[in-house]
Amino acid sequence: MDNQSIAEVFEQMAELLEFKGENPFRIRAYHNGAKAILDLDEPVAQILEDPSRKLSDVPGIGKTLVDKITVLVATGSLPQLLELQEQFPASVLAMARVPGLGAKKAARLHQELGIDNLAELKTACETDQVSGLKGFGKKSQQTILDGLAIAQAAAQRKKWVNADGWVARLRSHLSSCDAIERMEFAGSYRRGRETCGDLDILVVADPAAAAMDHLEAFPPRKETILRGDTKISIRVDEAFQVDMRVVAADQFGAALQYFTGSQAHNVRVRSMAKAQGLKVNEYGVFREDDPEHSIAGGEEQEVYAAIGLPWVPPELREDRLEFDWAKSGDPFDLIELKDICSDLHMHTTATDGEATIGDMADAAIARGLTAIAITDHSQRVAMARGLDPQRLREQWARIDQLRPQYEGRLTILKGIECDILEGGGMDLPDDVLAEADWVLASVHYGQRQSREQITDRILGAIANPHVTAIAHPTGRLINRREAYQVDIDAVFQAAAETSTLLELNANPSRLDLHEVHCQTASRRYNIPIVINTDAHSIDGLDVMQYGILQARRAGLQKQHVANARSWDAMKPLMGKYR
DNA sequence: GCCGTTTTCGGCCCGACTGTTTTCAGTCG
Repeated sequence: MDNQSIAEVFEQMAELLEFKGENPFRIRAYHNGAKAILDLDEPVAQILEDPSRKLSDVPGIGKTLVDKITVLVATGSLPQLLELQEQFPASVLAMARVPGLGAKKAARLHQELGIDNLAELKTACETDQVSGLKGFGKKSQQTILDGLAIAQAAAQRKKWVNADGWVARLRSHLSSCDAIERMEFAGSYRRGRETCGDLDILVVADPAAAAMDHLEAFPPRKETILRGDTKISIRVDEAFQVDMRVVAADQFGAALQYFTGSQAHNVRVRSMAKAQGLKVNEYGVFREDDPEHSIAGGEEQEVYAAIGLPWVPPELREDRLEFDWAKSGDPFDLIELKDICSDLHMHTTATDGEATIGDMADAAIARGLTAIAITDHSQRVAMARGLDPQRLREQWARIDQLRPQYEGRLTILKGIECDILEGGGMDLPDDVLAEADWVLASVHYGQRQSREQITDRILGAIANPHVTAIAHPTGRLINRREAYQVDIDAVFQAAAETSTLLELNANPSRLDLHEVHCQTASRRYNIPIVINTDAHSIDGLDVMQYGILQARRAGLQKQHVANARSWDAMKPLMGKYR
């Protein structure tokens, strides 16, 4: 059982225990345990097997969870979980995810009215059975009915790039509000998470009501979910929630810190504050003995400084590595878009791209790049008219012709995105690959094969001396397709041994490697990461920014990113050039 | 269930808003 599966078991335990009305701290312990395992940079089984190490040394994992993990690794299932699932089937749990309902209320509906699923819940509301229950009223009943209607749509978070589109529209709309003096988008959007469940807007405004009125006048608004003196939530689109909080100017930093999260990061920040006799909330930092006067709060930096921390980049605020990093005294200095020198994955009209080599080269120069690799598909990708050896060599001859025009301005590499075939092996013969400057290997077909098969295929590609990097190593498409089954640690191990680079594909639907894998590959295995756009058009080159955001979340600095160097400086990183 | 420069018990981050309550529990972030 891999880390992700174990983490999922603990998340399910937490959800079920909450349903049962268990001690909230015990529930949190399961959440924390799940997170701790997910953030580990190696399989838990590996730690269990090593007699010189203790799994209970991992913060958040105590004796009980170690026992449960041991059972999970040995048997693949957990008796306690099965027991709870029998008591509360998944259809019952789904009720707790209806907006307005939580575990407690959902459990009562199940226990007192015998409601087992969403369909029965709907009927119960429509036949007025719910409003008679103690603690429920007509309004609660209507809230549930409304919640049921949007529960489906709300199940999916928006990709960051789509959330960014809403941010642009909201920014533009709110900028015409005279009452708003300062504005920032916080939450998972600011942290650059690959998906966003909602948007959090923080404003300084006078009067506060004017800012809220203005938000309510946002044309795509579907409804106002709630509105108080300082806080308003509206719904746009099918089920996308936008929250706004109005704070005073001298509270803005504290509020921004608070609403940027993550929750886990904030829990740590406040615990640290508490240990120092301080209290941190969204209004400022306060001494325990003087809760009236804030000692910090106007800017985020002050809040962190008050508890002895440097300002933490939002992308790192996940309670993953930022606190140890801060303690070490090393500056964060995360990778930035301007550090990128080259883009080594793009397609042209030769296969499924929309622009020619020359177009792409000119566009790359306009974006400040000094090298690109032309990496069209290989022959197996027939749908995209993938290149056979002859057409590939013709393309390379064309690159030879073009190179003099770009001398001193842009290095155009002869590349290929070569498929890793279903039966193993590369889609082009070695003598062809040997002529390339840059060979990406990737899996497009047979993604539903077994973990062993796919892992073997990728390890085979890594063992090929001509392969310089593995493109989109896990094949996932956010919100659309799960990653294929692969022993990612074996891939990292092999890549490290052969000096094969790994790609962080910047396409906002891929972002593959995802951040935790990317962090592991970089920090634990010292594998240089190459961030590429996989552009199929000139505009496609602009997705680099999303890859940078993801790389920052993985804690990558300039020196961890291969293409934050010139092409010549990159060569020593690769086995092919040694 | 975890954890310890307040150590093996007794804590565990903090507040806004809503609905159904007469002082607060539940939900949400």
